[in-house]
Amino acid sequence: MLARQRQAIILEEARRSGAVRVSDLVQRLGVSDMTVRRDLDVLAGRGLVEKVYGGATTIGDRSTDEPGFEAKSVQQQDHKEAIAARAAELVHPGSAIGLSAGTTTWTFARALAGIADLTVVTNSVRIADVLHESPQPGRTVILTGGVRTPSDALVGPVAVQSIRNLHLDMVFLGVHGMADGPGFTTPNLTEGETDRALMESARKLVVLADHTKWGTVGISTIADLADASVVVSDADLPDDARATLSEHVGELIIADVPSNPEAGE
Amino acid sequence: MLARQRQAIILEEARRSGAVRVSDLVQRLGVSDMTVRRDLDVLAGRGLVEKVYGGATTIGDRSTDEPGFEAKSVQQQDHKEAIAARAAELVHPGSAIGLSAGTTTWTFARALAGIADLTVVTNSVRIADVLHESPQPGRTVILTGGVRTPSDALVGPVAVQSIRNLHLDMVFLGVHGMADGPGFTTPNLTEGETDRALMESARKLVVLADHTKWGTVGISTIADLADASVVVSDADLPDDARATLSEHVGELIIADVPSNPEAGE
DNA sequence: CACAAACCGAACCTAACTGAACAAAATCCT
DNA sequence: AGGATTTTGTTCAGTTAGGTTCGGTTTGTG
Repeated sequence: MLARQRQAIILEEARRSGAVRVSDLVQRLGVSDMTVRRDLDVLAGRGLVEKVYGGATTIGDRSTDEPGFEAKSVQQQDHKEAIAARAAELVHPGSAIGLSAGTTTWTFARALAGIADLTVVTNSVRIADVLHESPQPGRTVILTGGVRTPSDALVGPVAVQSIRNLHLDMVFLGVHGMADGPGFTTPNLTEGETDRALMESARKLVVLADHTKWGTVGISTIADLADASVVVSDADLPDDARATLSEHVGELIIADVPSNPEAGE
Repeated sequence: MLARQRQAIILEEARRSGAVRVSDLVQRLGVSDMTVRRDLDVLAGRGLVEKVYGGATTIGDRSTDEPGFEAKSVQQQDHKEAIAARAAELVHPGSAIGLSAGTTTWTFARALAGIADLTVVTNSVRIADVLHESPQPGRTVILTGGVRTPSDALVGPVAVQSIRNLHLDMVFLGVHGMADGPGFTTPNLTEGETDRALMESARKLVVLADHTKWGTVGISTIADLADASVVVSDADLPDDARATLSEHVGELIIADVPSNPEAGE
């Protein structure tokens, strides 16, 4: 087996379940632990996974990095999946929705598998790929045009223009930061512009943001807190954030991680 | 056994299982390891496989299987490469060009590697990927929006609209058929519509079509023969086709397959 | 708190892989 | 036929992947 193939398997496994263990991979691949670690080093060097004690996880956002909690990223993925599942309940069959680029919306896209007659507009090639993976009857996937950023978002005039001519029922936005005052923000100016266009073309704005996003501020404001009809977050969202959000946004939904609800802190 | 045959076998094997290793091929083909490596060099130079330590893998780790997107044979590939190289000479640095979806234009995109300050518009995600692979200073790649067809073309109103607002110096069209009367055609209606929009937004139309396309007629006409400023084809194009084309199109360019195809840049 | 188990990286070593250069064989061309 | 060209095989020195050992760290458990 070529090193490349092994790394591809590891990456696939990591993407599928959010995390991999060195010991499991040693079993599964029939190589030594050091080889597995070296493979993880390669993948980590390319920014595809993040090494943690005992294995590696898919890359999450490290904007608010609290030291001392190793398994945080694993939970993060749990949270994202919980948020995605909860948000998917808001989607009605037959509606037209928009998805911004990002890891949270990417997870959300996978949660849409069971919903029929959906028209989905997205500016992320990867999200379009996910939606194509499990074809549904009556599903249409529209990719906006534009120039592709390193973070896999299509942006620029072409993207904005193609979005402006569409009218959606709901748009699901993954954001990099949310805070009282700046509102929902992203660190990338052009991506912010595209997200703004996406938001403006929808009647209803749903923001997907796990608790780590609270307090973070990116340079570009996408929308005010008051613009969001719904914000879906997870149970680790602190009380002050809940209070502020409840006050400003239409509805605040807290998604519980199903399996072990108490495991948090 | 001819080198060509060997390479075809290697390519087939690689496509079948995703990867090949040098040591296996030495066994299977009964040649030395160096010969296998040289074959892999050739295939890698054409972008058909990627050399890795111990062997080679098929290109592209994310979307390996795309229906309708397979290079027919190694020979056909020679012609396509000759056409692509010849057509690339028509491209001036600093210009804005368009590329339709298809295997011929995909090969053409690879031939653009050395040209600086290019703005490229395409409705094929795979072509956009190719252009991103070898980043050039001053290069911009714009993806049109739209719905993705099985043959990897973005089509539909969104695609057409985003194209209409752009103005290009030249557009390079890969077609499925060309014939006197029907002109340049494609078997897919919506793809034809998109190609038509692409053509209309450019001042100059260049059609890339190997000799097998002559006499084939698809349901949807993209353009008349007279609309083409240039047609680039290969040396196997029959005489009657050459006569007819020369009569109608602005210029007919015949790309010769170099006698030593491997050495080529 | 102490201990055991798992985990980690560094260092080392072997086997496999690699490209370059050269030699031999096959093929082509006049 | 005979020289030129291309293709393939062989040798060789340098590189890389992968296994093992070892000392140190982290984590979990009594």
